[in-house]
Amino acid sequence: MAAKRRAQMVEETRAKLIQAARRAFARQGYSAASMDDLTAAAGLTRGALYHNFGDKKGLLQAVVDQIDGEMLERMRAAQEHAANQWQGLLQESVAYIEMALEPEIQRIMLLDGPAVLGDPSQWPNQTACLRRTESILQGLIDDGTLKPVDAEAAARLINGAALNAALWIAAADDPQAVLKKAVAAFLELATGLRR
Amino acid sequence: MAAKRRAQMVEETRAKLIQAARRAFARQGYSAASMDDLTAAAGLTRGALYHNFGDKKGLLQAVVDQIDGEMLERMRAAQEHAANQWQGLLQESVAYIEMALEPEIQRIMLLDGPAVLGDPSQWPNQTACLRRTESILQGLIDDGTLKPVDAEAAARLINGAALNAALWIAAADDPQAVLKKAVAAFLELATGLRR
DNA sequence: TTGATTGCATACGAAACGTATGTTTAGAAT
DNA sequence: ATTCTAAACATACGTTTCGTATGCAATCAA
Repeated sequence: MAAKRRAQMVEETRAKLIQAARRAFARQGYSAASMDDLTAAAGLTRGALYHNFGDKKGLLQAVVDQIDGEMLERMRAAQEHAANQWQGLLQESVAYIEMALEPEIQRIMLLDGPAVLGDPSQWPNQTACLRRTESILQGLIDDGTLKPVDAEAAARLINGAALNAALWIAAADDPQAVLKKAVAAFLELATGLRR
Repeated sequence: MAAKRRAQMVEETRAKLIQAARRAFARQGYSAASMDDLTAAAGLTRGALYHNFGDKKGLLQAVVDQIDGEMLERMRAAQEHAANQWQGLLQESVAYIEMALEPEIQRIMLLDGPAVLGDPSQWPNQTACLRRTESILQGLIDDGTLKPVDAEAAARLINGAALNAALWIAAADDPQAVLKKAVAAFLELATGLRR
């Protein structure tokens, strides 16, 4: 077995802990997840945890950052092949709604995350995600496609609507049927921004 | 001292506990609030708490129900003197945004509540509040003011947008200025539902 | 080679929740 | 009027969990 570099081993440890935390937080929720169980599942102990992440909140923050990055990437992919900017924006929003259907994202990003870490719009990546939406909106405002509203305000409203739609869908008996209704209503609502 | 009826005394202790819990949950957050301190502040002990509410979650549920009722009442009041149904709906939504500026409502209803009790749309009163919005929307759809979208979907989107706007405003440096921008954008967005 | 620092495990103390067990008091039944 | 039952609340205890302090091994510097 080749001797691994030190920094590489640290990264492995961090990755294993984050991985275990994702599962534990998603399945049991943040507060019910035990650090002992969680680290044991990763083949480590709480010592590794406190050494690498400081405390339980720090671990959640790391998990949130990782998922946030994945979500941002998926939104970019969803918008990639859109016919125009406006369509791209809508497709991103729909992708956001669909992602929020996944229990892991629901629980960690939409429920426990805000409660433990505070306002999501202060998170580093979340702002990146939001700034993307905002800059697209600003472009559409500048070229006259949209009404001259405040771009950040519009971005937050759209995100909020999508987020709530996702929560609704996830709790529904028939998620697929509800998804269709939600997306339809969302697309209509969004036209309110058009000139 | 007149001997109080039994049921009346029980109501008093429940009210005292809920009152103390509102303050503790709002100031320290749900998980950081100690049941010992909380009950002591109410002049009681944990015995009264577990007898009346079962567990910590039960107490939060009672607090949430109380605040929910107050919010519903305030929304009704905001809509009371509107010129028409559409204006009433908008005024209700603006009132919602403004209420969510209060730290108590933010912390308990928007952050800890969903994280601990699950999807807010399943709460008894929250559905009442939502059903109100929904029924107003349905009326406006039926009389041709609005596009024929799904009323529940639209209600949830509008609520979600308002909620996120509120979170944004509350975290802003200049809440009043941001409030104006948010309300302006919200009113524009809402026109997307009009025929 | 030796000393120092990093990475992680183990041991410990404090706090909090829920339960189990009293104790008092209001009403019912006789 | 007396006795009995059960509700309303207090107190004591056990379990769990978090965070810290300490210890040990491996790696890198000198």
